[in-house]
Amino acid sequence: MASASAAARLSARRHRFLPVTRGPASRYDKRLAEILTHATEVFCKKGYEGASMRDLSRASGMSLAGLYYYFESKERLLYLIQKHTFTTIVQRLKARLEGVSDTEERIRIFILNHLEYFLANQAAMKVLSHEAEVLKNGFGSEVAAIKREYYRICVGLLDELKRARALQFSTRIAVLSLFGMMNWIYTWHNPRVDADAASLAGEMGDVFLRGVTAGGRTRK
Amino acid sequence: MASASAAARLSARRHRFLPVTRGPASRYDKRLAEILTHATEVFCKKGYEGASMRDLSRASGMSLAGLYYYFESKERLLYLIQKHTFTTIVQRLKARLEGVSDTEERIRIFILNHLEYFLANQAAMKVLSHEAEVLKNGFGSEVAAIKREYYRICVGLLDELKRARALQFSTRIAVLSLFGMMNWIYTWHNPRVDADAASLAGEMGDVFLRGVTAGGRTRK
DNA sequence: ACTAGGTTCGAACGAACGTTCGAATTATCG
DNA sequence: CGATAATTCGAACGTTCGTTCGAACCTAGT
Repeated sequence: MASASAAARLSARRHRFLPVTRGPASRYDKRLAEILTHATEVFCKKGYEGASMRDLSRASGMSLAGLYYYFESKERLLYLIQKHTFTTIVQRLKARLEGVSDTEERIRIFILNHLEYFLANQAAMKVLSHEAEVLKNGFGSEVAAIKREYYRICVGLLDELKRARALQFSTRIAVLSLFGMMNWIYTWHNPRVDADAASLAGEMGDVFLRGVTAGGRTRK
Repeated sequence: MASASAAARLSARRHRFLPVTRGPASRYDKRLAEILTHATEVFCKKGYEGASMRDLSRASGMSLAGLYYYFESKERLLYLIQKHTFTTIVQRLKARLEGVSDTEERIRIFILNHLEYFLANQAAMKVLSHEAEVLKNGFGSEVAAIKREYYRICVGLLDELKRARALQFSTRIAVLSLFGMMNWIYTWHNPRVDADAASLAGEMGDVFLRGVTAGGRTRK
């Protein structure tokens, strides 16, 4: 009771659940973004459970208690990171698909968008891929909804291809195989050895599209 | 000092580092295997860091202290699980490849072996895939060595295919894409919805082999 | 300069963590 | 059965965990 009323007295900004109105990013917004960036790096390196609030405090140069001014729990911090990352990648994809009508080109755009964002934000995407199941019911379902939307876009693209070329394959398995190829990247990509996103997207696009498009079986 | 001499007095069996001589599995071996199975399930469900020794104690029906009779640390327990799982899958692969000379068939065997073992031991393989980086230098390097051997076998198979058919593609990216397709399975496979290992291996084999084999680019 | 509110921090909370130890229990075998 | 070794356990160790609280600091507006 006492703590509830005390919480009610808190600034309306603390732990707000909705983004503020558009405009110049406030001090609060900038600091929160910084913290999210540092936290992403730490989660990437040590995993969500393995990273302690004290690790995050050290990485972001803010006191342990100070962090709680920006988010109310470690779990919500992970939620903020995942939500932001996923929302951004979906937004970019939609913008890039706009106006492109060729089916195969649209699939190549999907792959390129995914890999480009993946490699440019490796830490965030690893946290997204690797810590996909740790969010509990409340937070988890919201991220899962964005994930489902992203997945459905890819299903739509492949169904389009199937119809246009009268192909036969399991869309579900094709989509999930494609995601596997792309998401696995976080386990092996080395910027000093491996090519850039465009090359990788080209190669993976070749393998995947030929594999899904080509005529009969290769089996004897 | 005192503790060191005390440790020296312990049974030679405790925390032994080498497998015992062949023969009927002793009580010790059977109990250890049980614990490993239960621990695998818990690691799979909660992650390595997220699973506490008390969770493992509850799952295996043995007291917290009792567990330490079978392994000296939580990290070594993970090592035992990973080592055993990886060793088994490599052994089975070698046995299945023996005597098969057709290049494409050998690749299909690789895929089938991987997926069959993956689906039959989902928990263990998830722990293998998902907790690949948490083992520290001592334990990690030994598991990494088996992993490298497994990886090299796959590289060998693909190089064989490239030479036999005079193909041009990056072996590294092809192999890692294939591993991505296969390993990602632990994030989506649902035994009530999805086909069995043989069907999945067939479909993935088709996509991958056609993708890697087929002639020119599909790009315009 | 004064005030009000936004921001940060040191110190501490209880809970849970991995691990240890010596005693108690159970199996093995002469 | 008695003795020796293998196995199990309750209780506790010291540490670290996520989180909270009230006071202090800083900044903007008057």
